[in-house]
Amino acid sequence: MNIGDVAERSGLPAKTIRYYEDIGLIKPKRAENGYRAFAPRDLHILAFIGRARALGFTIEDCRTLIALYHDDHRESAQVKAIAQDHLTAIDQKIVQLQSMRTALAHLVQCCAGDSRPDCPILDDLAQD
Amino acid sequence: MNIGDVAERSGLPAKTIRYYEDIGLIKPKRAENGYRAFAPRDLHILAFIGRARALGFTIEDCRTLIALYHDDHRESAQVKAIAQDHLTAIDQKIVQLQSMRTALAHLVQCCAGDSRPDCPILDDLAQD
DNA sequence: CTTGACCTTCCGGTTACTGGAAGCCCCATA
DNA sequence: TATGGGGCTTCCAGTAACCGGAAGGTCAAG
Repeated sequence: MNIGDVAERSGLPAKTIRYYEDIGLIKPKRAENGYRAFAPRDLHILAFIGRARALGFTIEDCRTLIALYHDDHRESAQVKAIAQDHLTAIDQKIVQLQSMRTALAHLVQCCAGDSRPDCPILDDLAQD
Repeated sequence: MNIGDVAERSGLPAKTIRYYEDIGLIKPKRAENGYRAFAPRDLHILAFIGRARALGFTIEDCRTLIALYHDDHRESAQVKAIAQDHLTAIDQKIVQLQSMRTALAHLVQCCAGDSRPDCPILDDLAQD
Protein backbone atom coordinates (compact mmCIF):
# COMPACT_ATOMS: atom_id res chain seq x y z
CA MET A 1 0.00 0.00 0.00
CA ASN A 2 1.14 3.51 -0.79
CA ILE A 3 0.90 6.34 1.67
CA GLY A 4 -2.23 7.75 0.06
CA ASP A 5 -4.18 4.55 0.64
CA VAL A 6 -2.95 4.29 4.18
CA ALA A 7 -3.91 7.89 4.81
CA GLU A 8 -7.40 7.25 3.60
CA ARG A 9 -7.84 4.03 5.53
CA SER A 10 -6.36 5.29 8.78
CA GLY A 11 -7.89 8.73 8.56
CA LEU A 12 -4.48 10.29 9.20
CA PRO A 13 -2.96 12.85 6.81
CA ALA A 14 -0.03 11.58 4.75
CA LYS A 15 2.12 14.28 6.33
CA THR A 16 1.35 12.92 9.75
CA ILE A 17 2.19 9.40 8.70
CA ARG A 18 5.57 10.52 7.38
CA TYR A 19 6.12 12.31 10.65
CA TYR A 20 5.31 9.17 12.60
CA GLU A 21 7.91 7.35 10.56
CA ASP A 22 10.41 10.13 11.24
CA ILE A 23 10.03 9.72 14.97
CA GLY A 24 10.16 5.96 14.73
CA LEU A 25 6.60 4.94 15.52
CA ILE A 26 6.35 2.95 12.31
CA LYS A 27 8.99 1.53 10.02
CA PRO A 28 7.39 0.84 6.66
CA LYS A 29 9.52 -0.88 4.01
CA ARG A 30 10.40 0.85 0.78
CA ALA A 31 9.52 -0.21 -2.72
CA GLU A 32 12.22 -0.11 -5.39
CA ASN A 33 11.04 3.27 -6.58
CA GLY A 34 11.56 4.72 -3.12
CA TYR A 35 7.90 4.82 -2.23
CA ARG A 36 6.89 3.67 1.23
CA ALA A 37 5.31 0.22 1.10
CA PHE A 38 2.98 -0.17 4.04
CA ALA A 39 2.16 -3.61 5.42
CA PRO A 40 -1.11 -4.39 7.23
CA ARG A 41 0.85 -4.24 10.45
CA ASP A 42 1.79 -0.63 9.78
CA LEU A 43 -1.81 0.26 9.10
CA HIS A 44 -2.79 -1.42 12.32
CA ILE A 45 -0.29 0.57 14.33
CA LEU A 46 -1.41 3.78 12.70
CA ALA A 47 -5.03 3.06 13.58
CA PHE A 48 -3.91 2.30 17.12
CA ILE A 49 -2.12 5.64 17.31
CA GLY A 50 -5.11 7.41 15.83
CA ARG A 51 -7.37 6.08 18.53
CA ALA A 52 -4.89 6.77 21.31
CA ARG A 53 -4.42 10.34 20.07
CA ALA A 54 -8.18 10.76 19.96
CA LEU A 55 -8.18 9.90 23.65
CA GLY A 56 -5.59 12.63 24.13
CA PHE A 57 -2.55 10.46 24.80
CA THR A 58 0.74 12.11 23.91
CA ILE A 59 2.95 10.68 21.23
CA GLU A 60 5.31 9.40 23.90
CA ASP A 61 2.40 7.68 25.61
CA CYS A 62 1.53 6.15 22.26
CA ARG A 63 5.06 4.88 21.89
CA THR A 64 4.90 3.25 25.29
CA LEU A 65 1.43 1.83 24.70
CA ILE A 66 2.51 0.30 21.41
CA ALA A 67 5.52 -1.27 23.08
CA LEU A 68 3.29 -2.70 25.78
CA TYR A 69 0.86 -3.92 23.18
CA HIS A 70 3.65 -5.87 21.53
CA ASP A 71 5.01 -7.14 24.83
CA ASP A 72 3.62 -10.52 25.79
CA HIS A 73 4.96 -10.13 29.29
CA ARG A 74 3.31 -6.81 30.01
CA GLU A 75 1.24 -6.34 33.11
CA SER A 76 -2.06 -4.61 32.67
CA ALA A 77 -1.14 -2.47 35.66
CA GLN A 78 1.46 -0.73 33.48
CA VAL A 79 -1.15 0.22 30.94
CA LYS A 80 -3.65 1.23 33.55
CA ALA A 81 -1.12 3.48 35.26
CA ILE A 82 -0.52 5.41 32.04
CA ALA A 83 -4.22 5.74 31.39
CA GLN A 84 -4.91 6.75 34.97
CA ASP A 85 -2.24 9.45 34.89
CA HIS A 86 -3.65 10.77 31.68
CA LEU A 87 -7.13 10.76 33.12
CA THR A 88 -5.91 12.79 36.06
CA ALA A 89 -4.27 15.27 33.72
CA ILE A 90 -7.49 15.60 31.74
CA ASP A 91 -9.43 16.20 34.91
CA GLN A 92 -7.04 18.93 35.93
CA LYS A 93 -7.34 20.57 32.57
CA ILE A 94 -11.13 20.45 32.73
CA VAL A 95 -11.11 22.05 36.15
CA GLN A 96 -8.80 24.77 34.92
CA LEU A 97 -10.90 25.46 31.85
CA GLN A 98 -14.08 25.52 33.85
CA SER A 99 -12.64 28.07 36.22
CA MET A 100 -11.61 30.20 33.24
CA ARG A 101 -15.01 29.73 31.76
CA THR A 102 -16.78 30.88 34.88
CA ALA A 103 -14.73 34.04 35.20
CA LEU A 104 -14.90 34.85 31.52
CA ALA A 105 -18.63 34.21 31.22
CA HIS A 106 -19.23 36.59 34.08
CA LEU A 107 -17.20 39.31 32.41
CA VAL A 108 -18.88 38.78 29.07
CA GLN A 109 -22.25 39.02 30.71
CA CYS A 110 -21.32 42.29 32.37
CA CYS A 111 -20.20 43.92 29.13
CA ALA A 112 -22.81 45.87 27.22
CA GLY A 113 -21.15 45.16 23.90
CA ASP A 114 -22.30 48.36 22.31
CA SER A 115 -20.64 51.35 20.69
CA ARG A 116 -19.52 52.96 23.94
CA PRO A 117 -15.97 52.51 25.20
CA ASP A 118 -16.83 51.55 28.79
CA CYS A 119 -16.00 47.90 29.26
CA PRO A 120 -15.98 45.84 32.43
CA ILE A 121 -13.80 43.25 30.75
CA LEU A 122 -10.98 45.72 30.22
CA ASP A 123 -11.61 47.21 33.64
CA ASP A 124 -11.11 43.82 35.16
CA LEU A 125 -7.93 43.10 33.22
CA ALA A 126 -6.54 46.51 34.09
CA GLN A 127 -7.38 46.49 37.77
CA ASP A 128 -4.59 47.50 40.14
CA MET B 1 12.74 49.02 38.21
CA ASN B 2 14.88 46.13 37.09
CA ILE B 3 13.48 42.99 35.59
CA GLY B 4 13.75 41.07 38.84
CA ASP B 5 11.49 43.48 40.69
CA VAL B 6 9.01 43.52 37.86
CA ALA B 7 9.02 39.74 37.77
CA GLU B 8 8.25 39.56 41.45
CA ARG B 9 5.55 42.21 41.34
CA SER B 10 3.84 40.92 38.21
CA GLY B 11 4.25 37.26 39.05
CA LEU B 12 5.72 36.62 35.62
CA PRO B 13 9.13 34.98 35.14
CA ALA B 14 11.88 37.30 33.93
CA LYS B 15 12.27 35.07 30.88
CA THR B 16 8.67 35.65 29.99
CA ILE B 17 8.98 39.39 30.39
CA ARG B 18 11.98 39.44 28.04
CA TYR B 19 9.96 37.39 25.61
CA TYR B 20 7.09 39.85 25.79
CA GLU B 21 9.51 42.62 24.95
CA ASP B 22 10.86 40.57 22.04
CA ILE B 23 7.43 40.26 20.52
CA GLY B 24 6.65 43.90 21.12
CA LEU B 25 4.08 43.76 23.89
CA ILE B 26 6.11 46.09 26.06
CA LYS B 27 8.90 48.51 25.24
CA PRO B 28 10.79 49.26 28.43
CA LYS B 29 13.54 51.87 28.27
CA ARG B 30 17.14 50.97 28.91
CA ALA B 31 19.40 52.26 31.64
CA GLU B 32 22.95 53.27 30.74
CA ASN B 33 24.30 49.92 31.83
CA GLY B 34 22.03 48.15 29.35
CA TYR B 35 19.58 46.93 31.96
CA ARG B 36 15.89 47.25 31.19
CA ALA B 37 14.35 50.12 33.14
CA PHE B 38 10.67 49.42 33.66
CA ALA B 39 8.19 52.24 34.18
CA PRO B 40 4.95 51.80 36.13
CA ARG B 41 3.16 51.68 32.81
CA ASP B 42 5.17 48.61 31.78
CA LEU B 43 4.32 46.90 35.02
CA HIS B 44 0.69 47.72 34.48
CA ILE B 45 0.69 46.21 31.01
CA LEU B 46 2.43 43.10 32.29
CA ALA B 47 -0.17 42.66 35.01
CA PHE B 48 -2.84 43.12 32.37
CA ILE B 49 -1.28 40.42 30.23
CA GLY B 50 -0.90 38.14 33.21
CA ARG B 51 -4.60 38.34 33.97
CA ALA B 52 -5.61 37.94 30.34
CA ARG B 53 -3.35 34.90 30.02
CA ALA B 54 -4.86 33.46 33.18
CA LEU B 55 -8.23 33.69 31.43
CA GLY B 56 -6.70 31.75 28.56
CA PHE B 57 -6.46 34.53 26.00
CA THR B 58 -3.75 34.03 23.40
CA ILE B 59 -0.85 36.43 23.13
CA GLU B 60 -2.39 37.87 19.98
CA ASP B 61 -5.64 38.41 21.84
CA CYS B 62 -3.63 40.17 24.54
CA ARG B 63 -2.05 42.39 21.95
CA THR B 64 -5.46 43.37 20.62
CA LEU B 65 -6.93 43.84 24.08
CA ILE B 66 -4.08 46.12 25.10
CA ALA B 67 -4.56 48.17 21.96
CA LEU B 68 -8.25 48.48 22.70
CA TYR B 69 -7.50 49.38 26.27
CA HIS B 70 -5.37 52.28 25.05
CA ASP B 71 -7.87 53.32 22.44
CA ASP B 72 -10.28 56.00 23.66
CA HIS B 73 -12.51 55.43 20.69
CA ARG B 74 -12.97 51.69 21.18
CA GLU B 75 -16.41 50.20 21.29
CA SER B 76 -17.06 47.70 24.03
CA ALA B 77 -18.57 45.45 21.37
CA GLN B 78 -15.07 44.88 20.00
CA VAL B 79 -13.84 43.67 23.36
CA LYS B 80 -16.92 41.61 23.98
CA ALA B 81 -16.59 39.89 20.60
CA ILE B 82 -13.05 38.76 21.42
CA ALA B 83 -14.11 37.51 24.82
CA GLN B 84 -17.16 35.80 23.43
CA ASP B 85 -15.14 33.99 20.77
CA HIS B 86 -12.70 32.87 23.38
CA LEU B 87 -15.50 31.68 25.60
CA THR B 88 -16.86 29.62 22.75
CA ALA B 89 -13.44 28.10 22.14
CA ILE B 90 -13.15 27.22 25.81
CA ASP B 91 -16.54 25.58 25.74
CA GLN B 92 -15.56 23.50 22.75
CA LYS B 93 -12.40 22.41 24.48
CA ILE B 94 -14.29 21.45 27.60
CA VAL B 95 -16.72 19.38 25.58
CA GLN B 96 -13.87 17.63 23.81
CA LEU B 97 -12.05 16.91 27.04
CA GLN B 98 -15.17 15.63 28.70
CA SER B 99 -15.80 13.24 25.87
CA MET B 100 -12.22 11.98 26.16
CA ARG B 101 -12.65 11.73 29.87
CA THR B 102 -15.78 9.65 29.58
CA ALA B 103 -14.23 7.17 27.17
CA LEU B 104 -10.99 6.96 29.08
CA ALA B 105 -12.60 6.60 32.49
CA HIS B 106 -14.63 3.71 31.16
CA LEU B 107 -11.52 1.95 29.85
CA VAL B 108 -9.63 2.54 33.07
CA GLN B 109 -12.49 1.11 35.04
CA CYS B 110 -12.55 -2.00 32.87
CA CYS B 111 -8.85 -2.71 33.33
CA ALA B 112 -7.89 -4.97 36.19
CA GLY B 113 -4.52 -3.30 36.59
CA ASP B 114 -2.81 -6.40 37.86
CA SER B 115 0.14 -8.51 36.80
CA ARG B 116 -1.65 -10.25 33.96
CA PRO B 117 -1.24 -9.05 30.39
CA ASP B 118 -4.92 -8.95 29.45
CA CYS B 119 -5.94 -5.35 29.07
CA PRO B 120 -9.19 -3.91 27.78
CA ILE B 121 -7.49 -0.58 27.19
CA LEU B 122 -5.06 -2.06 24.69
CA ASP B 123 -7.84 -4.19 23.24
CA ASP B 124 -9.84 -1.08 22.57
CA LEU B 125 -6.95 0.78 20.99
CA ALA B 126 -6.09 -2.21 18.83
CA GLN B 127 -9.62 -3.00 17.67
CA ASP B 128 -10.05 -3.57 13.94
C1' DC C 1 39.61 42.98 45.24
C1' DT C 2 36.75 39.38 45.21
C1' DT C 3 32.40 37.14 45.61
C1' DG C 4 27.79 36.37 44.54
C1' DA C 5 23.59 37.98 42.86
C1' DC C 6 21.73 40.17 39.02
C1' DC C 7 21.61 41.49 34.38
C1' DT C 8 22.57 40.89 29.18
C1' DT C 9 22.25 38.26 24.53
C1' DC C 10 21.99 34.19 21.88
C1' DC C 11 20.98 29.45 20.79
C1' DG C 12 18.42 25.38 21.11
C1' DG C 13 14.57 22.64 22.61
C1' DT C 14 9.70 21.81 23.61
C1' DT C 15 4.61 19.34 21.06
C1' DA C 16 2.72 17.50 17.16
C1' DC C 17 2.35 18.48 13.39
C1' DT C 18 1.44 21.61 8.71
C1' DG C 19 2.69 24.12 4.43
C1' DG C 20 5.39 24.66 0.64
C1' DA C 21 9.17 24.06 -2.72
C1' DA C 22 11.84 21.27 -5.84
C1' DG C 23 12.05 17.28 -8.04
C1' DC C 24 11.13 12.01 -9.22
C1' DC C 25 7.64 8.40 -10.72
C1' DC C 26 3.69 6.25 -12.88
C1' DC C 27 -0.20 5.77 -15.81
C1' DA C 28 -3.31 7.18 -19.39
C1' DT C 29 -4.20 9.52 -23.40
C1' DA C 30 -3.04 11.86 -28.02
C1' DT D 1 6.50 8.33 -28.11
C1' DA D 2 5.51 12.56 -25.91
C1' DT D 3 3.02 14.75 -22.40
C1' DG D 4 0.12 15.89 -18.67
C1' DG D 5 -1.62 15.26 -14.14
C1' DG D 6 -1.54 13.19 -9.92
C1' DG D 7 1.13 10.89 -6.44
C1' DC D 8 5.35 10.24 -4.33
C1' DT D 9 10.00 11.83 -2.34
C1' DT D 10 13.03 14.95 0.76
C1' DC D 11 14.03 19.09 3.10
C1' DC D 12 13.21 23.52 5.26
C1' DA D 13 10.55 26.59 7.89
C1' DG D 14 6.88 27.88 10.84
C1' DT D 15 3.41 27.31 14.53
C1' DA D 16 2.47 28.91 20.46
C1' DA D 17 4.49 30.50 24.27
C1' DC D 18 7.77 30.10 26.36
C1' DC D 19 12.12 27.47 29.23
C1' DG D 20 16.98 26.13 30.03
C1' DG D 21 21.54 27.04 29.72
C1' DA D 22 25.94 29.14 28.27
C1' DA D 23 29.04 33.05 28.10
C1' DG D 24 29.83 37.24 29.76
C1' DG D 25 28.98 42.26 31.70
C1' DT D 26 27.44 44.91 36.25
C1' DC D 27 26.76 46.07 40.91
C1' DA D 28 26.91 46.24 45.99
C1' DA D 29 28.97 44.35 50.08
C1' DG D 30 32.77 42.86 52.82
